[in-house]
Amino acid sequence: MALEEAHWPEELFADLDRTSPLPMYSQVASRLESAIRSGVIPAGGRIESEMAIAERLQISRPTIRRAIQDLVDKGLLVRQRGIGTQVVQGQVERSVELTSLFEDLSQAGISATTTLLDHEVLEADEDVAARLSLPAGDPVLHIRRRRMADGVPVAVLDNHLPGEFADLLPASLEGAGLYQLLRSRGVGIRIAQQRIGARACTPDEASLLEMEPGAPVLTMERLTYDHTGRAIELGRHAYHPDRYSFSTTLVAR
Amino acid sequence: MALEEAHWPEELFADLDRTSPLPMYSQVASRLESAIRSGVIPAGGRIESEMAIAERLQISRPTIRRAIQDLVDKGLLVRQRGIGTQVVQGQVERSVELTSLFEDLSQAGISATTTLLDHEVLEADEDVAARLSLPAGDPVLHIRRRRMADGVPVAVLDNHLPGEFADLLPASLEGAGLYQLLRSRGVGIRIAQQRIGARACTPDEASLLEMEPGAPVLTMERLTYDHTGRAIELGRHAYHPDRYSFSTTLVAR
DNA sequence: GAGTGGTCTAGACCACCTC
DNA sequence: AGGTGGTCTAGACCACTCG
Repeated sequence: MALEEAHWPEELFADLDRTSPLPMYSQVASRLESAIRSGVIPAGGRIESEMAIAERLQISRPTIRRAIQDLVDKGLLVRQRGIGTQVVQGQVERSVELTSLFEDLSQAGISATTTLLDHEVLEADEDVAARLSLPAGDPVLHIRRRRMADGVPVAVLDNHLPGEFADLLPASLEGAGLYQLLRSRGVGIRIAQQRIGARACTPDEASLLEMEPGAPVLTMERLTYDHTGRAIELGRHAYHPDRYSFSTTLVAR
Repeated sequence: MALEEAHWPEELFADLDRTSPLPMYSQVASRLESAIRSGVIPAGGRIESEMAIAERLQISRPTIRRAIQDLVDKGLLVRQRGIGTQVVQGQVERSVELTSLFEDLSQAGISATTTLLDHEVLEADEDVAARLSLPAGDPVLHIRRRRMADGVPVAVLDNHLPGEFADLLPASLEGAGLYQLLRSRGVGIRIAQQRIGARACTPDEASLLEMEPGAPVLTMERLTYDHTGRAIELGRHAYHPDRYSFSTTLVAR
């Protein structure tokens, strides 16, 4: 079985910029990725060897290697020692990144709207306090929102945040994603732990999501940490399963 | 706020072996990981700088850096330029790896048993053929299994594989995980695309999982590829939501 | 200014695969 | 034998944070 070696158009790496703030490995990876996603490098096709690319672009092998590794981690490429690097067969879905539902929907070109159902400062009960690494009884902001996509209800979102975020304006919560607001306050989300499950919806959720009472909902509990490793937000979400699902790409190391 | 700098016990890196087939970065990472998980390096604590570790262990900085990066990718550590590297606050769950349910359960010390419900060679319909990158009508192996944990039904597993796997013995499918069997045939799973959702169970699933008809099930559809990027297996699974859920850790790049 | 992580270089040796 | 990716080294310069 002959493995086709792709011949790349000259322009592919024409606009690499060594003075750009974007690292070279990132520039190389993004150009490779778009070549793969657009089919310029066909599925199953082999790409040039690390050494060849390094020499062609006049960039050191470790830098090229890092660019390729990033795409391997994304599930776009596959490497075999002694063989080479190939594009994965089959269409590759875009994997779930560390973004909010709001951003997911906007990116897909769907108009997302949010209704704020609750906005209150409570004393943290033991469970919430422990998850947020706070003393029990500390003030926490609790918000509850309903998210619609193209006018159809998609999810009910419950969130708890440390008390210092109590000044998040209700109005702003209806116009933007939570992560977007946090980012504009200089809080960068870095790590999230998720648990995804299912259960029957509550009567409350049934009416908010326009479902039959007792119908299934997809649930997600997410605990997010900022760049310092501090717990920032505890989310408990319920999704209408006909209108939302989670996609991921796993790569063995 | 004072960041405690952890002082590591002398023995932590005592048994590094340069002649081992395990790479040095992997040895360093696993020792660091166990020190973190066991609390020897406390949550929120800072670890030594890359340079310091490199000098102490007489290993080059890029190698140390890779070890640390692996733990950052796992969500155990957080780095800030100009500051240092800290352990993430809060208990870190073990994230979902590219393993089968069978292995997940075994690792948790739960006795998993499997009942084979179906084992047949079919002609691939258009949908299955397209997903497996086969021509429609090609023979495919379809298997259906029920998985129990400690005597309680947990999931119903439907799988389609290319015809060449038709000789997988029914008996062996009851005694081991599918991925385990494939691995023993020299087929290594490398990449998987998953979609997780929810729906009401079918009457069939209700009786197999011992649920009320119409009760919610958690569903997972998984398409796996081997190390050459070829589609190996299409799985459609239904889980009892009170007895199973999916955990992941996401890390922003 | 000193220390940190982020990037990049130019080599080296090895295990593995194909021819 | 020659080419591939996997690992490792010993430097370098930079941006950033802190005292």
